[in-house]
Amino acid sequence: MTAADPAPRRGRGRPGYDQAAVLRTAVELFNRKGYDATSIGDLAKELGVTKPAIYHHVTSKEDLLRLALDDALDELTAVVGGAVEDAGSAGAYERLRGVVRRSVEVLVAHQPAVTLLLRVRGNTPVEVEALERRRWLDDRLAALVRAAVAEGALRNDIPAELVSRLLFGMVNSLAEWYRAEGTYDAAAVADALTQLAFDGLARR
Amino acid sequence: MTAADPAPRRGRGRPGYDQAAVLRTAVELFNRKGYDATSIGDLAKELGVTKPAIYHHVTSKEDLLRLALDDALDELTAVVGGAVEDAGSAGAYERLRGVVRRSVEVLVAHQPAVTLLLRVRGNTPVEVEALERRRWLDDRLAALVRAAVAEGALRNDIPAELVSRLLFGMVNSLAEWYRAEGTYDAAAVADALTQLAFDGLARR
DNA sequence: CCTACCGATCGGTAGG
DNA sequence: CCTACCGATCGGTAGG
Repeated sequence: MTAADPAPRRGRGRPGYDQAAVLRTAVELFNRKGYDATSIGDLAKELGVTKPAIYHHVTSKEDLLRLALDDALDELTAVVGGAVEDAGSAGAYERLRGVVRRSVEVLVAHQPAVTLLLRVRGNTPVEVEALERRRWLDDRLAALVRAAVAEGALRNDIPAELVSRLLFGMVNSLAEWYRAEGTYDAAAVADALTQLAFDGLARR
Repeated sequence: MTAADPAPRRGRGRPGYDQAAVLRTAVELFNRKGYDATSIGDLAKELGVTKPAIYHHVTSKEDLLRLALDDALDELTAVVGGAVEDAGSAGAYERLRGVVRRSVEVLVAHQPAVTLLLRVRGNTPVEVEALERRRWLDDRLAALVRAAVAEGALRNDIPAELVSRLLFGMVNSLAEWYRAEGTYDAAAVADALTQLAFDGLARR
């Protein structure tokens, strides 16, 4: 895997990357080697610049992490928050199906950032804040599952919290193998996962 | 979280840990902070000994990782290999259900080691070898899903490889939240997950 | 954006 | 001589 090409040269000066390009390459490296195992020197080499040049675009290594985590969290918050706000417009079951489908689409469209988010350990304040936002999302999803059970649309022989964890565990597992350049597009994966989760694996 | 107590003192000398106790504490730290972010000094502090004392029990930090990964891989290989060898004794569908259930049980019983395994990035030869063994397991599981589809027991409207990834993605997601001291025991989680996966989430 | 560095900490090992 | 360590420091490398 090589770095993205630099932005077009604007007449003179060095090749030149913008912050978005540095961030993209950084997230790719963080996911491939792990955040801690990726040095700023690794990132500089991948981009073909020197180590100090990185600090022209970002103030710290953790800044790169924060930018990526905020990207993933903002997208996921929009999906989950939207389903909560529409509480009156549809049943909980339909809203849950919608959240699952749109979560898959977000995960596919922002796979590198979401993958990074799912690996956060809470070692720094930036990571702790990301974990708190994730926790908020998990709580809203669990509430939506409970509502769908309460309206009689979901099986009630398994605790709703367990259902929620397993369901979104399956969604999140996409981060470990889904690649945009692969066999399946977002819609195909979203369809398959939704059908599998709600209707089950066994032939009927 | 504090370290396990040392082994009982045998009359004289220092507190004394054996390799298994050091390994247990190391894996717990690796999972809490990440492998790279955990120093031998952190491990020593957690155990209440000095850093050089760690090297009385293991030859290197990577040795600790290898011991833990081998533990998880040996257990999972036994489960998956067993289902392959019993190919004549039961249908693929029943063998698949058995593998799912026993995988959950292994994951619950060896949660720290399996969690570590699922986070391996391939940064070192030890990690690459672990990824190769994981790949072998994934291939066997995918073959078992294909066999179950072929015998007509599983739905055939979703590609078998996708079914396999989503199914074991759900199993593996347990590593992220299941804790032995929590609400659910292994059998309850194995039951819930197996029913959810095969029969689906929707009420019928 | 580069060359030239810093304070600190890393995994691992010395003699006792 | 053993097991189980300690205090100090090694050569290198991290982020900045």
